[in-house]
Amino acid sequence: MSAASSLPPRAHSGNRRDEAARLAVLHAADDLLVEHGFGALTVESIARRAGVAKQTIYRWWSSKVEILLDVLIEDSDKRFPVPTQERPTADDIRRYLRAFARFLTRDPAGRVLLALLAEAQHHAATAATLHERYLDPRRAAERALLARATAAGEIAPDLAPDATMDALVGPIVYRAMTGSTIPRALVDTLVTDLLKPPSH
Amino acid sequence: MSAASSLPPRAHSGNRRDEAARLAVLHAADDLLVEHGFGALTVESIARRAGVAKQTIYRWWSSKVEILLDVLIEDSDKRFPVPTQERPTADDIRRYLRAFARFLTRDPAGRVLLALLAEAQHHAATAATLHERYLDPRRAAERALLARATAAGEIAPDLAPDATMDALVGPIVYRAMTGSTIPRALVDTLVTDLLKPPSH
Amino acid sequence: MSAASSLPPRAHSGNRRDEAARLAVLHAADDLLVEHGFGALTVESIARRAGVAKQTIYRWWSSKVEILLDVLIEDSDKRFPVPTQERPTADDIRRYLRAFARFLTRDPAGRVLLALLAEAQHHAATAATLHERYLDPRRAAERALLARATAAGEIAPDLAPDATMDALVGPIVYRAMTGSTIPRALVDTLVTDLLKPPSH
Amino acid sequence: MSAASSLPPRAHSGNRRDEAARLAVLHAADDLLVEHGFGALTVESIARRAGVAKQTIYRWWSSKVEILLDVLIEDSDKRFPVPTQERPTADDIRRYLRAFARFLTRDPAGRVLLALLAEAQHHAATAATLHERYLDPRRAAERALLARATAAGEIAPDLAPDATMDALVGPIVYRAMTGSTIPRALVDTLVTDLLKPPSH
DNA sequence: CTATAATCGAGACGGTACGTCACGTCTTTTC
DNA sequence: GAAAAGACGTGACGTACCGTCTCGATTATAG
Repeated sequence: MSAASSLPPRAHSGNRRDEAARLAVLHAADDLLVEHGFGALTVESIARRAGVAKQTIYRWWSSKVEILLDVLIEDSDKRFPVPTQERPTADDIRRYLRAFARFLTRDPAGRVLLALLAEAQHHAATAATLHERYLDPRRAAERALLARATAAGEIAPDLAPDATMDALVGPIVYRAMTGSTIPRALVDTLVTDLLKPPSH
Repeated sequence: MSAASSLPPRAHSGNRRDEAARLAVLHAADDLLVEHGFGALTVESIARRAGVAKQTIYRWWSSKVEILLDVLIEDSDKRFPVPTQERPTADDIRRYLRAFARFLTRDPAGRVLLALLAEAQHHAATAATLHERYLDPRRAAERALLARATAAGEIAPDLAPDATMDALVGPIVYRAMTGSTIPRALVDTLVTDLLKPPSH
Repeated sequence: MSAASSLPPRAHSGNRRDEAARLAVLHAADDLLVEHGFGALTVESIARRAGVAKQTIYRWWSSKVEILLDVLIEDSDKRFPVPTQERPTADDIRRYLRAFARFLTRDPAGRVLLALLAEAQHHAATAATLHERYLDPRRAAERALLARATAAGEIAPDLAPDATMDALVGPIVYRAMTGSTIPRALVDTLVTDLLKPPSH
Repeated sequence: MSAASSLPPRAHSGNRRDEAARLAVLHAADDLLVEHGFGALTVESIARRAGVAKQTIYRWWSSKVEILLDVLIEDSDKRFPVPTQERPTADDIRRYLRAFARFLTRDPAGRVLLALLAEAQHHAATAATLHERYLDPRRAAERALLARATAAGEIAPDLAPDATMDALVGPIVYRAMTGSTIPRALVDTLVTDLLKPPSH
């Protein structure tokens, strides 16, 4: 996500979509976000940096938010996939949350998620797309994770699945948003207190 | 925070700062944020709505973020002040968190906080001011609240004070940001599980 | 120079400079100057009148002075070209000066020259461009005219060519600037007295 | 007209008009015109430079043009008064024109006249005041001068008095406006050719 | 010997225009 | 057809002055 943008002019690809242009745009968007922040991320600056015409961007993406969503989706499944074990334990969930915390605070793509969550506060349309393409699918997988762990008797949360996930994820996101680190103890305590291994 | 902006031309106040203009700007900013969202909130639109010259805004505020901070600070102490009892109980803290949840999801000024938290993701300078003028002072009061409750033997949190507060506040903010409601059970469970009345 | 500005939205011309926009700007500038004077001639008003974006003006002209210079240059060669006869007579020169007087006092484009001469008193940069693009080229042609007439034995001015031209042109410009008419007798007397047909 | 503006704050003068403030304004206007040109001459810059409140300027002058007119009138009678001899000769007139030429090209106050003539092209109101307070009174005196010289048999101009004066003055003004010097020969030739000593 | 009244400096105010930036749309030309 | 190039109308940015308007301090004259 950061190879120096190809400056020698790429050859046109004729009448099919140009994969090189697509990647150049995604990389440029990510790089600019990390280097100069969302405020400096304009369609014109992406086009400039990617060596691509503005029209090429508008042909394939309806806004810079869609570009960032593409970046986010491509990256976040690699960095912290939702666990898929048949019988997940509280420990698996703890590891997942730690990966999420690491992603948010250390990975450039984590900045993308924070930027999109932020932008969703500013524009209803962004909120809608972010839910549809990212938050809702992930949440569905997370709910399934909790369901399998509960069914397996590994955890016994008091709250409904969504509320449980928000109680776990919320503090991580909030600390990332306010510029704090996320100490191990925080994740550990949340998992211990909220997922409550069943007393047998 | 929404009375129709005074349309009969205000009389100039001469040499001193014009309090009517100051209020008109704060109200206009708040109204526009609620009505059309942060994306449509421009200095020009605030000036138009407030019946005020752009220069008057720039004379007193360095950006629209500072205007919103003024709105937020003036309002949020009224709506959910940090409790000041000598010996606060877990119940007092629960009530405080519920007031916060109500503020975020129902009060126009709550939108202001979400918008500023969001904007802080986009601009480092916004993050700095938001911390300095709002988050840090409130957090200091909240830390003191936890310290008094702990000293009084009413609660016994496992985590450090800041982490405890983030664990309580994070889920509320996150649900507000993702457009969810905040059920009573969520706040109750967080308080019960994280503040742990001491076993005697 | 005054056809009502095309109000139905012009079609963009894409990649190349839009000639219709160029003409709309020149006409708008000229019309506004004549109708409301130089004081009311702002880039914004030109843009409004021409139905053109401000940026389009700034893309092609560095100031409203350059716009007026374009208007002046395009027009003044049509209205009173410097005579090009091989052997010009004093009468040819008199006719030329009368055309100039008519241009200054009756032609809208004449207002443009007066405005630019005026603006040149206010800004050194304007003075430089006005000389370079208008006054100097015209003066060169006028010097050549005098030279040919002198060589042909038609006139015998006492003064150097530049001073002669200024002595002829100065009174015309000055009367135009002070709002006076320019009587035939004035031009006739200047030509007679200053160009002195040679005694044979 | 250029003594360094009094920087130590002047004492108020109480009830009466403050002569020191009046002079500070006139000097500041003249200095700024000479140093930075008419374009940089704003009421605010004059007030700043003169150490005077804007309101003080607006109390006594209706515009910066009126300020400059005050400067011009105070100065130009000193530098090149219209000759008042009973029987003026062509030589007296030549000396007067040379003083005028020197005033325009060398004297700071000469810049003021050129600036006002220029501004008169931009605003009709300026043209009116300039005529009324400066050009017309001077021209009346000049007409009288020509009349006395003609009556005395010293000159015999072909043209009407106004046209004669414009024929003499026009070239001088025009050369000053176009940044040229005014050679002695030009003035001499104009006087000789246009005032025509009567043949006896 | 006080009031009173006009002047002064300061500067806030509602405006208009400045020149710049990015938006999203459009067209032309090249591959 | 897709792509690079870039002109176009739109509209917000933050700044400079405009001319008007209080203010509080200052000071000569009138009661």
